[in-house]
Amino acid sequence: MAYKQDDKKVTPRSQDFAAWYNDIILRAELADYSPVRGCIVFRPDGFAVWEALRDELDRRIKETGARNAYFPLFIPQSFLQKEAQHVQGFAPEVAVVTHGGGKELEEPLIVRPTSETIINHMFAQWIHSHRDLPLMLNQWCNVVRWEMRTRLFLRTAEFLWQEGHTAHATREEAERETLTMLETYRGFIEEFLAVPLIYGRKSAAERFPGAEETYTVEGLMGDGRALQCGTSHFLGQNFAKAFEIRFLDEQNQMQFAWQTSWGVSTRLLGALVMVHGDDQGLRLPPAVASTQVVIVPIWRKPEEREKVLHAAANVFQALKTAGVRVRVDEREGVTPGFKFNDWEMRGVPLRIEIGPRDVAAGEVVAARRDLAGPTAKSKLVSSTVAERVPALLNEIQKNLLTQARDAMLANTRQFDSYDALRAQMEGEGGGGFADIYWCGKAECETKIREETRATCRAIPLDQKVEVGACIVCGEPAPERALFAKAY
RNA sequence: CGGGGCGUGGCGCAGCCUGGUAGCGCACACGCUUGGGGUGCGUGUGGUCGCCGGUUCAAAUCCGGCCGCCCCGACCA
Repeated sequence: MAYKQDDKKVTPRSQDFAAWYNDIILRAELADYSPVRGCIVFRPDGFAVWEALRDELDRRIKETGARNAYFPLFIPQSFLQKEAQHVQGFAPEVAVVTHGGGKELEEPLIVRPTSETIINHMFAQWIHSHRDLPLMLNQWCNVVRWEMRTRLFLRTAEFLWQEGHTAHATREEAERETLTMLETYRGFIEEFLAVPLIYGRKSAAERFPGAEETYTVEGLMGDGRALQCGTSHFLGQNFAKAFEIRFLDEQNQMQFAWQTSWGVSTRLLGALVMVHGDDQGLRLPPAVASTQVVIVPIWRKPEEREKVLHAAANVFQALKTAGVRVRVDEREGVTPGFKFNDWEMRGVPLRIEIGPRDVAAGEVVAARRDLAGPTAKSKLVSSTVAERVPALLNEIQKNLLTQARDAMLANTRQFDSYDALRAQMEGEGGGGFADIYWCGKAECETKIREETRATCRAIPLDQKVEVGACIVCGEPAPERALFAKAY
């Protein structure tokens, strides 16, 4: 209590990033802790963001040709054993159901940590011919991973996600699908969430258990740490062999299918908070904001109240007709100043203030959440609001991405000396993306991780072909890689 | 599992050392006031002090045991 002088404000971001992050989520009422350790409760404002994001991504996924389906929460424990790498990767964090109906089960069930096994079990029964391919399914569901350490949105014991699973006749087609989905995620996250990303291949150490290749999109958070925002895996024939997904090709030859899987989760909400939030609270990109515009009426005397509310209602109607998600804050008993702060905390992109002076002048005041200081406010002629506001919302969406991209680029550095890399990672705000030559050997990667706590986030695609010296061992390195401390 | 810390109205805490039957801020309810950046005042609701046992005339306070949570580390697509 001693140092929290003013509990109207959240912990400043610069003072304690982790505390700031929790404060924002709780105060903006996105989510709350649950009685079960590590689990999260999504409150309506947080769930609305998830719904908006889900609806848009669902649309984009379907455009690629995948269809939605739903597979069971429970999976026979033996299924997990079938793929060696997979079981090794997930066994420690799986929740197991041993009893049902008051009796001990013959075979324990696991609660899905991901659905590769049960989906592939079904794929084996549905795929017989090359004419059954490609088979491209997606499901929106919850999964459970018994994490030792949890954080709101970023790592919770139960989380929501989508997982896509596809089977193809050829290696090339499956590889193409893996990259198509990576690009789908990249476009979606940048355009819709206004979160800029780097993307590329994962190192062997960071690869999905059972995958031949894992691709990732990674964002850089406000504290300089990286966050994996989505992954797309080329599974090769590993699961096809384990689950016997076989088909007859055009030459009547028996072949194993080539597969992919890909997913994004409610972790994206954490990215949204950490990339855009400030000391005033959340800043939501208009595309995901369930309320894009809030109108705050201001008055003193009863006769003013009537005029102001009337003007507010007109603006509300005009915006609603223009397709803007808008609401009027008619609460009485709280001051306009309180409402300003309240809606800023909740991240509403644009606030419109209407007071007696504005009504008299035929104007309104528009306050942008993406800007700070005097430039954030401007006057709009009332009659033009319906056309000006959608344009403003577009500008806010773009500007949030620009701000975030500038921050990411400013915090991405090339290093050619190991000491310089280590110095960068050690500092107080130590972090950001380190763009370095890495020979690809696990021992060099391990040395970096153990000494700097930075891990390989991605090996960018489409690199210029050039050879440098590995930052650790000095041996020839065919590629650059991006390392960072990660969540 | 190792190291550290904490359990007192919904939240944040004081009280514990030096036992005497619980208090402050916020939030909440009502009223008046205020209203262009978190208005002010008043009244009020709400707590078997984590649990069990012991000492004592008397335990939030002292003693013993247990449980839970948080932070750091190990771990983690």
